[in-house]
Amino acid sequence: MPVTRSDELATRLREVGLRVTGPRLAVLSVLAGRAHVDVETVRGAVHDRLGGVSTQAVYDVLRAFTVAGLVRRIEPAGRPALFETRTGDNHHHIVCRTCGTVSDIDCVVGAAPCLEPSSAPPGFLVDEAEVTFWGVCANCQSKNREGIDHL
Amino acid sequence: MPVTRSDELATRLREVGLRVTGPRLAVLSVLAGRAHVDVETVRGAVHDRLGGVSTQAVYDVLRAFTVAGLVRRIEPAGRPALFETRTGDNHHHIVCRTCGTVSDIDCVVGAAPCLEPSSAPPGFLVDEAEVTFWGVCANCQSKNREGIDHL
DNA sequence: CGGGTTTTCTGGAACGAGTCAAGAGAACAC
DNA sequence: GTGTTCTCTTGACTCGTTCCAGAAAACCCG
Repeated sequence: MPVTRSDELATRLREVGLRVTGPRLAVLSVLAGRAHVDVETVRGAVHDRLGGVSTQAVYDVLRAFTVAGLVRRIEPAGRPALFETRTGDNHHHIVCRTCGTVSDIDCVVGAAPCLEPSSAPPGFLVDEAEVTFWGVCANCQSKNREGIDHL
Repeated sequence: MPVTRSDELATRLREVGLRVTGPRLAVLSVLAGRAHVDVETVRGAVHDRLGGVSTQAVYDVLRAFTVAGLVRRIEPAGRPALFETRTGDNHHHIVCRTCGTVSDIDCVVGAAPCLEPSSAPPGFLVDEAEVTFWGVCANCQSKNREGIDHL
């Protein structure tokens, strides 16, 4: 059962001027249920729910959502893109170097761009400060300690 | 003529325990001459200098350099990876959304990770705070104004 | 300085993520 | 309903990057 009712999702779509279709409702519902999802996971979940979708449709839907501001696309270096429904608050992310898990970090400062560059090139118009924290999560740290003698 | 003398570059390689080879010297010299370089540019420049290199060699060399801490790899979302020789000072980057040009921004705070997450998951060991500023550079702003009636 | 070991480089195939293109098929406006 | 416009399907394709096997070069040691 979707976390959010389907007519509510449909309304959200119409509000931003997007047509309501099966794949779109399904994608939105999947995204509403989890914090950070990659394309393949979306495709899988939507496929199960609808009994088939093309990869292309998933990419198209996600792009439309991103342009409409319904979802935010994040792309940690070297990893496939992730999508999240938490938008507009310019929060940040913390990524585990080992397992790739991404968590949200509330913005230290208030509104976007939330940080000012100390010495931007003249005339540069900054609209966003993206902060990514990198490290190793508790889970991977303990796994690493266990597995150290297998190497 | 390279910005840095070739025996000096060779010394730098040996210092970090890397063998000295033609491709490595050439790559290091190319990187030393510019702030942010993508793989294709490196390959082109090295090819001209040496009369031929495989793409693979360039990737291998850059990976070895990155692991050794000789260069830093940055990967702005949706763009091919860039390499820079300025390492160890945890400075940040500002990227133009239109032309993709990357410039350095001095770190606001002192040492890495230079920013502390306000609410990291318990046990998470943060080692780096990566900050990327996004916007439009002066150049692209004026080009956009000129070209607006062609659209 | 020559021989053996280790590492690096070459060439070519392969991969994953993402995009492009043309047409069939739905959603909406009237 | 009907026509227009947008969306989805299928399938080929690009791009950045990696994997593989073998040839070649750099280093270490006697």
